[in-house]
Amino acid sequence: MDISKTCADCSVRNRSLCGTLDDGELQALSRIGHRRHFTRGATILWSGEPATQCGNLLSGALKMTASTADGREQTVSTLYPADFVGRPYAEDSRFTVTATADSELCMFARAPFEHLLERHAKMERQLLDQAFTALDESRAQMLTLARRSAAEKVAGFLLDMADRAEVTRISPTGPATFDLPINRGQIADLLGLTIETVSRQLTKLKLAGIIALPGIRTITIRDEASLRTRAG
Amino acid sequence: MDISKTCADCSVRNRSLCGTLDDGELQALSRIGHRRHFTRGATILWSGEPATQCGNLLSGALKMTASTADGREQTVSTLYPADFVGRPYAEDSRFTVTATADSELCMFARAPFEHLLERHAKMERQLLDQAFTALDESRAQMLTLARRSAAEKVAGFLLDMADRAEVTRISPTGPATFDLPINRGQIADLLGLTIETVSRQLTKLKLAGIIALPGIRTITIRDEASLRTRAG
DNA sequence: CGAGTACTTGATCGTGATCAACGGGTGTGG
DNA sequence: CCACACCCGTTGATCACGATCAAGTACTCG
Repeated sequence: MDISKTCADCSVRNRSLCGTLDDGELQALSRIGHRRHFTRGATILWSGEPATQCGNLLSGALKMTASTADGREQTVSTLYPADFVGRPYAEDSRFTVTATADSELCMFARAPFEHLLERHAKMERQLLDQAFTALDESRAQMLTLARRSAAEKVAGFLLDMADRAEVTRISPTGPATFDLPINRGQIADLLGLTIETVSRQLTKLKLAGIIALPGIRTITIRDEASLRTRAG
Repeated sequence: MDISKTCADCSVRNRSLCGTLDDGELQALSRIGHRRHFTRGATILWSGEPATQCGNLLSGALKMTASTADGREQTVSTLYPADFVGRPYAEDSRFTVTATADSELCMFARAPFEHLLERHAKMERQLLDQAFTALDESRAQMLTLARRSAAEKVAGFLLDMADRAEVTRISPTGPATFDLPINRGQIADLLGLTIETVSRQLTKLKLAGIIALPGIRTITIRDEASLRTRAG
């Protein structure tokens, strides 16, 4: 298989780390990389295990989770196409990475990838910027987890998802409708709540006329201003 | 003032970013850096304001906090000597950085510092590693904030502080005694609790004979095994 | 000595977890 | 084709943890 052709065709070519490379550099990268497919539910990295691989997400979605010894779980990051997966410069991964949808990754062994980073300053700078952005997001989420109420968490989550999702509207200013990519349990894991609390908050918003739930995973935002008020 | 001499004398010379530089490079760095002193309570960066400065902490301690619009606050990071402060590659700081003790920083304007980073790959790699480490810590803390009980948070906090603090023991295996560098309110901010809950958890541990509180900010760990059990 | 700050303790309240039951949709095997 | 199991989501009842409100103590500083 001609991998360099694959790189040229890559769906995240201009958004991921590789976007900083010229054609020659890309050849070098494609020599150490390979595509791998993970079905929904499959685990890419295990918490506490040696993390010998890293890579870029091409399609699908991943979650990164942390767990207590007795099994309580918290999602600490959600990864979308073009996001980088893994932890250069550390032997072990402290978190578990799992596919929440069928996903394709472009993966590299960590050692040669680190070596490549050293020789491509632009790529390293891009990775540094991505790491700082992830750090800002993670810290913002700490505020939500520790200090916001369940109502605020769910309202904020819906606004975030509406931003990210493909939204359809019956008129340009009309109510926005979109599909949630995850189920109630995964929302609870993300917000530090239980399934029951997420469900109750959604029905509360529905009864208040702020959202509608035309399908089990479909959300219509009928009153965005109120939703923003409730997001705190 | 001969700044290069100051660099040579710097207390964090071998632990911070600058540790990667040779004498010539250090001269270049010292030309754009200057020392600044902040008294306890002073603010180094304001959330939402342009962040034109970054730097290394030389002595003292800082906290980084996030706040909701209505004033609820959460400490998202604690910074100690040799830690890097600021956010390269972004116009604004999303968090407020405050001195929790009288502190000295070695500060740089962001633009020339970024320029310097580009020309010193080792320093950039060191910063990348620090950013990934901070990211791991932040994500581990998300689990604590979202899923651990007040008792687990306080027990875990005491173990962390004992690791970091200068501990004195009456005998090599005897109980460890150390001073907390922060007051109850700051512990509460860090753990996502209230002052009252922190205080109650400490007295509960005292009544159980697991710790002693010889002074208001002094902790003696009398039964580390039990404390670890309670940390979950 | 009085004011102010930090901490502790007590009483009560409310949010969200927990336990439990039930409904709807889907896929499987007899 | 239908009976059944299973998963997911909703709803109800109750409980417990930690927040809130309130009072009081110990220490420091002017």
